[in-house]
Parts: sequence; C-alpha cells; structure tokens
Amino acid sequence: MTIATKARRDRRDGRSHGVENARLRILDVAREMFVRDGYEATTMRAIADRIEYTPTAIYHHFAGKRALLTELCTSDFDALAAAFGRIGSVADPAERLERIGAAYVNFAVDHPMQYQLLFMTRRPADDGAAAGTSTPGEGAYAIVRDCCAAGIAAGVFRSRYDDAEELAQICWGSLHGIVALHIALGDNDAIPWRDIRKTAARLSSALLRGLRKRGAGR
Amino acid sequence: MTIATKARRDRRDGRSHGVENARLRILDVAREMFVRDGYEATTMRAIADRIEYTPTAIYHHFAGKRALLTELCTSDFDALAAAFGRIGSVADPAERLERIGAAYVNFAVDHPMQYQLLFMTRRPADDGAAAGTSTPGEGAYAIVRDCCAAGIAAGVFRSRYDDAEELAQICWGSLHGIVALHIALGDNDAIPWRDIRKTAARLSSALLRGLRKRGAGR
DNA sequence: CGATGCGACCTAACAGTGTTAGGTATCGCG
DNA sequence: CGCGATACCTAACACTGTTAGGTCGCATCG
Repeated sequence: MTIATKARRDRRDGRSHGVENARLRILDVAREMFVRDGYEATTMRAIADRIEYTPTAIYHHFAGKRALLTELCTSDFDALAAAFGRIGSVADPAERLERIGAAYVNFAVDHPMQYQLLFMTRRPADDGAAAGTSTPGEGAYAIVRDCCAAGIAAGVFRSRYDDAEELAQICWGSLHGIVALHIALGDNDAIPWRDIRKTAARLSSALLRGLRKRGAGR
Repeated sequence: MTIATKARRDRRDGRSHGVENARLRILDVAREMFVRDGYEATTMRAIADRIEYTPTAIYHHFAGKRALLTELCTSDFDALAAAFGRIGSVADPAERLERIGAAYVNFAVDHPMQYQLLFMTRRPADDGAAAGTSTPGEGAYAIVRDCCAAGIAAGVFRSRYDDAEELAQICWGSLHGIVALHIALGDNDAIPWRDIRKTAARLSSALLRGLRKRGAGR
C-alpha cells in the first residue's frame, strides 16, 4: 500500500480535519508557515506534508505558491479595513490619529507577511492585469492624510505643521519604521527588541506631543 | 574549444576588467543584482554569466551565496560608520541624536541600494557559524543607543523615557520608516511625496520635542 | 631545463525547489 | 450498472545552491 492510499484511507476513516475543506486546511498551514519561516523558506512540499497530501494536490486548489500568498493577503487585508472602521469617530483629530496608528501596528504584527507584501516590497510593476486598481495601502494613506488635514483645520498642531501630506508621511513613516525593522531584522538577536506595540505607542505619544500646539490636547 | 577555454583566452587577451580582481568583479555584479532583483531572485549562475565565469568559480573566492551578501553588507556599512564618525561631538545628547539621524538619512538617500540591502531585506537567520561577528547595522544601533543612554543620564528626556534600548528603537525606527517608505513605494505616484530630508528633519525635531523634558533644550 | 606544486578555473553531478503532464481511484448521478 | 467529474497521485521537467574532482597555466626550485 502506497503512502497515498494510506493517507486517503485515514482521511476517509475520520482522521481528516474536515470534510471538503482541503482548501482551507492548505491556507491555514500555508499562513502559519509563511509567517513563521518566511515566504521563500517554506516549500510546497513542506505544506503538502503537513496536511498529508502530495505537493501536486495543492495545484488543484490554487494556481501556485504565489496564489497562496495573494489569497492570504487579500483575505487578511480586510482585517485592516475593519480595524480602521472600528475606530469610529473620536473628536480630537490627534487622538484619532493615535488610534489609527495603533490599529495599523496591530495589523502589521498580526499579519507580517501581508504587511511585507503591501508596504515593504518594491512593487514589481503589476503584470498589466489590473493596472488601474489602487494598492490597498493607498486607501490607508488617504485616511491618515484626511485625519491630518482635519487636525490642521482644527488648529491642534503647531502652525509650522501646515502640510497635511507631509504630516501624514511623518506619522505613517514613523510607525512603518518600527514595524518594518521588526519584520526585517527581528531575528537579529544582537538587538534587544522591545515590545513592538508598546514601543510604537510611546513613539506615537511622543511624536504627537511634539506636533501639538503648546497647551493643546489632554 | 570549450566555452571555458574561450573565456579564459579572452581574459588573457585583455578583455578582462582587471588582473586579479575577480573577487571585486563578483562583488560588484552581485551587489547590483541583489539590489535590482532581490537576494533570492538573483542566482549564482546569473552572477557567473555576467562575469563570464562558471558558477563554481565563485566558490573559490567566497564560501557561498550568503557570504556574498554578508561581505557586501559589512563593506557598505563602513560608509555609514564613516558618516557617523564625521559628526563629531555635540554637547547636548538630544541634539547629537538629531545630527546622527540626519547623517543616517543622508546615507539612505545617497546609497539607497546599500540601505535596502542593509536594513530592508529580511536576513536569513545566522546559523551559528560565526555567532560572534556582529552583523552590519549593529554598530550603528549601538551608537544611537549610547547616545540615548547619555541623554537619559543627562536628564534631558522626560522621566518616563528611561529605557535606552526603547528610545533607540523609537528614534531609529521612525527615521527608518521615512526612508524605507521612499525606497519601497517612492515610485507610487498616487502619493505626493515630500522631500525626504526635510520630512525626516521635521520628524526628528517634533519627536525630540516630545521626548524632551518640558523646558529643557534650546 | 625539467619537475613540482599550487592556485584559478572548469565539468559533472548532487539534493532540493516550484511546477506540469498524465494517470488512477472514488464519488454522485442517470 | 455505466459514466463523467472531482480529487488526488506518480513521474518528470527545468531550475536553484552547492560539492567533488579534474585540467590548465604559471611560478618556483633542484
């Protein structure tokens, strides 16, 4: 009896993790391994082994390895949009900015692969498929910029910070740096990394204190 | 006549780019291809083709592909260290921090390829071979951290910012984000990028104002 | 001068990668 | 019962980094 038939019988006998959700099991395993070992380091064969399939079985459910990643990205990206939506309306634009930043960092920590794909890889000129579609990150940028503009209009920032674009790039960039460093160099044990969420929160707080008009805010 | 002997004769006849600098030519080509196509995407065979060698010739000069990357990183890092050394000594640690930041951003702008190689590519985990050797960037991090520690000791920061590591990661991370975004997404025309040096300077200034004790500093 | 050693480079091959072509068993349905 | 579709398999492709072992040319030394 081959390994294949053994696995098949095992699955029929109830050892399978589900009935017809091989697709989902592939995705689950792929996500875990992508995040833990990195995209390049995880092999199709390793994914297949974990679910007791042969590598080619994956190709019956997905176009290829890259398709696994993009499927995971698009599906998980909804989490960022949802998190931004959950912020609701906070009166003070600066405080709203701080909450948006926290949600942004949470997304990056929970979905590092997706974050890397969205914001850390030089976009390789989309294969002409859908050139008009904007990357998900642009929507996030617009939200931050509008929030900055609202803050400028409300007069909560020092007068020298009157450019919403520049302000948005300062806020976005500073938080991006914290999470990007963790994702790129987090394995480097020579640097005693602090908790990323806490570090990001303290950065946000300090930065906003420096941006605010003296005496403004809580 | 085999391809090998042809290439060898060509080199002997003066078509070579140097006499005994095969090592350097390998490094030059590798750096260019790593930066342009990414580390994983460039193959040893492609590097070898560009210098008209066979892939195995590279292994006579370097231990392997990874050794190419680390050698490039350490050599390029000297430029950053030199820039830091040129800062000299400024009395106020916070202001020194600001100047270090400016030098850091200048390095990133002037050497975007090297910057990407050093800080934006997820480095394969060191396999204990030479665990004692520091990876590039650690030296720069140490400089920033020591400067933060000096600032804490001098009492220029708010009392809640008493962790030099955390402070260093805040300062480094925020500036890294600005330049990393430009390098990764600078081509995205949907975002009206502001001048990177100016944006970074204003971020530094705002952040340090938020970190400083009230009334401290200029 | 001839032998020797050695460094630089080569050919051939290894195990492992993503992926594809084509075969086989199983299931639902007529 | 037959039959198509589905789900999965085996075998193989072209590619990757890397290694073992051979070849060539040159400097050195007896």
